[in-house]
Amino acid sequence: MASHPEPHLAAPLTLCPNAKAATHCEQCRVRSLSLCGALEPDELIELDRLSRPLSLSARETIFEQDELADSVFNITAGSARLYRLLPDGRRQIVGFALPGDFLGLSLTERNAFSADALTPLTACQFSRQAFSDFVDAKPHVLRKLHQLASHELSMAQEQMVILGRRTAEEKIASFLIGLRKRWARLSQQSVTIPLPMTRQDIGDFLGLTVETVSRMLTRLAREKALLIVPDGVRLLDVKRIETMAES
Amino acid sequence: MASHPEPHLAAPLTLCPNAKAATHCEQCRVRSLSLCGALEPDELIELDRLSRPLSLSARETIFEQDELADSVFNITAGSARLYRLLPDGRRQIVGFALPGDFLGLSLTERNAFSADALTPLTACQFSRQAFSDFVDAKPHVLRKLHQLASHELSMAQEQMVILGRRTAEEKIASFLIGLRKRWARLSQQSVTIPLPMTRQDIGDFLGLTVETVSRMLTRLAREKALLIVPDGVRLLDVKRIETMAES
DNA sequence: CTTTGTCCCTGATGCAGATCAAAAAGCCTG
DNA sequence: CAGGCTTTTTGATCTGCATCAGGGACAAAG
Repeated sequence: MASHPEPHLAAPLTLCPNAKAATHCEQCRVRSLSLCGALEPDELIELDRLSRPLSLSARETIFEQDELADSVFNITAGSARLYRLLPDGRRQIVGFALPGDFLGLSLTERNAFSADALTPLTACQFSRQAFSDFVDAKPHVLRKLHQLASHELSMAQEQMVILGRRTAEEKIASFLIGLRKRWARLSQQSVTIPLPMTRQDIGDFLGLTVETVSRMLTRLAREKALLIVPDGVRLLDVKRIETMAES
Repeated sequence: MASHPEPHLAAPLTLCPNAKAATHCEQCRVRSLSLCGALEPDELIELDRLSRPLSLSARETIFEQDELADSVFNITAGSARLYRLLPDGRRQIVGFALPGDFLGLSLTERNAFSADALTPLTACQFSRQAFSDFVDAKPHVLRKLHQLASHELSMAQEQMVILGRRTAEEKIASFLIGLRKRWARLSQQSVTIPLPMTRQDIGDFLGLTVETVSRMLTRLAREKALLIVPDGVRLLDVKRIETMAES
């Protein structure tokens, strides 16, 4: 799990705040999928000047819950887990962030959750204040930000349905189908779903234990609905898994 | 449960879009708590002109999931439940709306959930298009809208923790403490918590069955942590319930 | 007054998924 | 490539909450 070469973004990747050219963002592979896709060329240059490149190895923390949120991030490569911890150690993962995802949508004073890297990760980091000023001066960017937040909100509501009213099997199926869709936006193929997170992480996302996650996956594999491969799964019977996911 | 006279807002209530005066909103009791609190006087008048008064009895539906979202709403009195239905009838309530709450934060094409009135309810209704145009022309209003959406998002994430990682007892306790806090914003007192929703609704919000909700409430009552009163509960031992809620 | 319907409560029983335990499979690092 | 990690898998057992069943309270309708 330590090295995770992002199988879906295999081509050499020129990152957003990559010093060489004056026009870094132009070559950013996730630009069109992220907030930056809403920017005019001159705004892109302006925002680029505010950004600091961030590069983390797997397991490093991006920020922690309840800390002062002095930065916001746009992930350019790699993935992360976002979670809240209860005092007694129970953990709820509230989401996984993939390339193109924006962390800090809410522009609030403090972080609502912790975030750490699941794989080596690169991101464009901005000072919250500078970013906030930038956005405030550009209503259409604020609008895009709000759209992204709205999308997050409906994902969260969908996750509430999954957590509250679905069985273990349905949870696993929805998780796989949902993740497949997100990976599909980022790459072409979508039969093999990279799983940069551990079984424990999946359990903490779905309100299950590691053991249940493992059992469900091996059962689906035994039933030839999928194939477990290193760092992911390959869906063999998408229809069946989709049916499970939709109840 | 049929008639529910809003015990916390007992004084005669002049509603936002109430024909008498030219200045309806000025007397709106939830104005300062809602989106309208962010408006300048002239904007308030402008928005008021876009609004249509809406008045529903308990059980009437406000809108339904997947329908075209042609309206947005600002609730001025009464409460509502927001929920998603699975094809087989299982239901997840994603939230309860109280006076001052705004429905339609996401400005998306279609409703992500259904909403219906738990009690007689009044609201200011706006055409989504007109409202959207109004907001687009006023960055600071858009910013407020985004703030509200961010707040919704963190509530949803908190609910994910509750659904995924807490026991039945903790769920009930967090629910009561959370609702208490919300009622407290709207009124002064906060020992008696109105529960305009049924036990079934609470169960569908917390991922429990009616029976479990009932059992937990009666157990807390038996243990003198609270008192079950008509259409609500009175907290006798707030500390204890808060401790349960925080795990 | 009885009837009907909804909601709430309570008890008995069952089961999906948790917990406990341990082996197997990968991995890094020296 | 051995040894010590962590992660995953598998099996046995337990349990918290669901399910099933039924009774009582209350309001609205006849």
